[in-house]
Amino acid sequence: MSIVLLAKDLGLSISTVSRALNGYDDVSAATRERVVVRAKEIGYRPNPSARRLGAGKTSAIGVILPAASSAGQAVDSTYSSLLGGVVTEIEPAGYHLLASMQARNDAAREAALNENFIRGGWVDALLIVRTRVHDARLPLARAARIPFVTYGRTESDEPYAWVDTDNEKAFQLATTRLLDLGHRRIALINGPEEYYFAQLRQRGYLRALAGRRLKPDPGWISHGELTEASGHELCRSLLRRNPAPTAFVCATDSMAFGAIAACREAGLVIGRDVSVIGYGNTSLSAFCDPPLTTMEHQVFENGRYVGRALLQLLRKQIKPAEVHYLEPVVLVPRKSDGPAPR
Amino acid sequence: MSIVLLAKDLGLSISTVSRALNGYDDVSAATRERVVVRAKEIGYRPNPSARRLGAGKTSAIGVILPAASSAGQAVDSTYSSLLGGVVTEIEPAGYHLLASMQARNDAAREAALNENFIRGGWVDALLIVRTRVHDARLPLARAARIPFVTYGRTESDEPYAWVDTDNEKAFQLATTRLLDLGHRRIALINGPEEYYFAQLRQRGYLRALAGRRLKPDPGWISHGELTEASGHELCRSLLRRNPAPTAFVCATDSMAFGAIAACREAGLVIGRDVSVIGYGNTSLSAFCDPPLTTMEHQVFENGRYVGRALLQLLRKQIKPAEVHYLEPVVLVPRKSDGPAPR
DNA sequence: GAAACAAGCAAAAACGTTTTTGCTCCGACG
DNA sequence: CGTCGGAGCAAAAACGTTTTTGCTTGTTTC
Repeated sequence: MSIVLLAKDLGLSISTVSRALNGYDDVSAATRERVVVRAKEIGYRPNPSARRLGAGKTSAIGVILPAASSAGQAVDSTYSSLLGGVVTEIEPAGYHLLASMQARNDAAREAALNENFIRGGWVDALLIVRTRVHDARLPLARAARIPFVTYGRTESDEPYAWVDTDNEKAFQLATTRLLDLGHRRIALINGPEEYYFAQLRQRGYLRALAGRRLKPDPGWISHGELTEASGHELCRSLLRRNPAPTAFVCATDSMAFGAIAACREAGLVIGRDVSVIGYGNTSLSAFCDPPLTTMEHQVFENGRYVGRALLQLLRKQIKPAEVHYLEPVVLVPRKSDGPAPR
Repeated sequence: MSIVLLAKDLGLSISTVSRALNGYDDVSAATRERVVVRAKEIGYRPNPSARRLGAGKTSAIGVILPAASSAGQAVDSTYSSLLGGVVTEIEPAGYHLLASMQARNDAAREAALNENFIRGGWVDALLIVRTRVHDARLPLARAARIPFVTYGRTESDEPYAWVDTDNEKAFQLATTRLLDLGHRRIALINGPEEYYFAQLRQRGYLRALAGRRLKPDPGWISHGELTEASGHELCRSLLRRNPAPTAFVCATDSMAFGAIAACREAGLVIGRDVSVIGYGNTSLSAFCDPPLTTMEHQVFENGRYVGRALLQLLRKQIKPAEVHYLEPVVLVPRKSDGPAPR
């Protein structure tokens, strides 16, 4: 009964106190001031649950995180930064981040969890990360009439709000760079096909080859998890091919590190015998040996953008179709690539 | 009015429906069954906000994440796994994770945020990570009478629930290993002093030296952020000393990678001229060159332990003083260390 | 056979806000 | 001078649950 006490203390009605604190203009400036001051003195904090019920809003923004495990650490570190950016923006506006998590290797349970989370009335808006080519979360969010922003694009008939990196351009750029260095046998070590970013990256890779009228060899395109172990394994089997690739474009820095390890085991010198390009500009990439040529990815800043977009959607200041931010891509040249060997 | 409709549909009172769904035993098995079945048919979902207000519980567990930025990526990746473990345990019990974030470099704002988050009635329990030597969040949580578990220990007069890795033993082990390899000039590249784990690691380091009756040189103990850049810088200035250390024990794998880069720049061969040991067994550490000798850290599993402890505390099945889990430590020997050079 | 008791359900209060509606007073306007 | 309108506040409804209390009905107990 906290607001009741405050109202009694002030000799005002509950409604006036409420409206004063929420900045409505049908309460005089003098009264508002008096209420605000006294509330602070008394240490009054509106009960979030009551406020939620009353207003029909949760002041929470939901995110379904990719399943994490000890095995998948590296995969998810990106999202720490992303969420950091999001929270930086939404917290001053009074919103909190409510996290759910995907079930591991269990499609049925995952669907149930998503359904529960999205339709359960837990959150006012949704951040959808790790978008798949066909992502079931979009129709769910739409059915629940809940605004959302995706980080990464997806197949969709209707317009939707998204923030993404220019994956296609990035991989076109990287592949072209290798072509310019004289490489002709360039392999793509890509992420899981189900994710849309993998499609886009492959498209960029193919476009670069097409730009030189080169026919891509399907055997040089491989898919795996975004881990060192997977990059290592994929690279090893690619190197067994005859002729072997002289260059590798990798979906993440982690995969690139795995690929580098595989090349090294094969007795190849990175940057001379073989070229490797990563993606993400992990803090490590500048410190490894040789320093990794990679593509920059402003995850934290993208998170801030996402946060701002969510707030604007919640305030109806913008329509989903108007939120389309494609982060331009920057290639960070270092020492892990070089001219193609004869 | 959802439960109202359901009650009408069933020809029962609201209270009976509520109690049936919540498994109270003053409703007959037949009625309960009827209610549960019909609720599922109709697609009834209790409104979380109303439920929270009614029951006085939020079904949310809060966590204040360390500030993340593009600069600090590597630092926070650990917490993805930790939270993954926590969510794995609490989600099936109907709890969600509500994340707040520390303000960056702004003690006053951080205190205000913490206060708001902890006392604001947002959550039923708290997970406190990145514990400092003296951590202001504990008294806050205690004052708010909110159960909590810390990940990492801290100075406290009263008993509290904690889960931690045996940092002290870990660094004692690592340092002893280097001593056994003949090293006598061993440097410690530690994390920020304000964190309790840094104190513990230093203690372990000192204890190992004391075990051999060696007097520690304070100049060989350095503190910095848990990043490659910081490890790089600290190692560089340590190498400028005369005589220079022949071995480095680092607070994280990231710092170790930075240190390795610095050694390499100084023309030293890792594992021969100089030894480096990391901490955390990052997925990368097995794939870099040379593979990093490091200490294993089961972050995901610890997260699960934390999640279970939180649930038990919420159900009052256990007292805070009974939650003391010290993860035993395992050294993973690889190739980044070797016998001391003559 | 009456009193005590238990099972099973209903009625109503409580949770602490927001929002809608209504009332009063005062100045402006014709 | 009477009416209209707006400013400023109060009263009450609404939000959708949980929890407490109370009321039947039927069964046991002495």
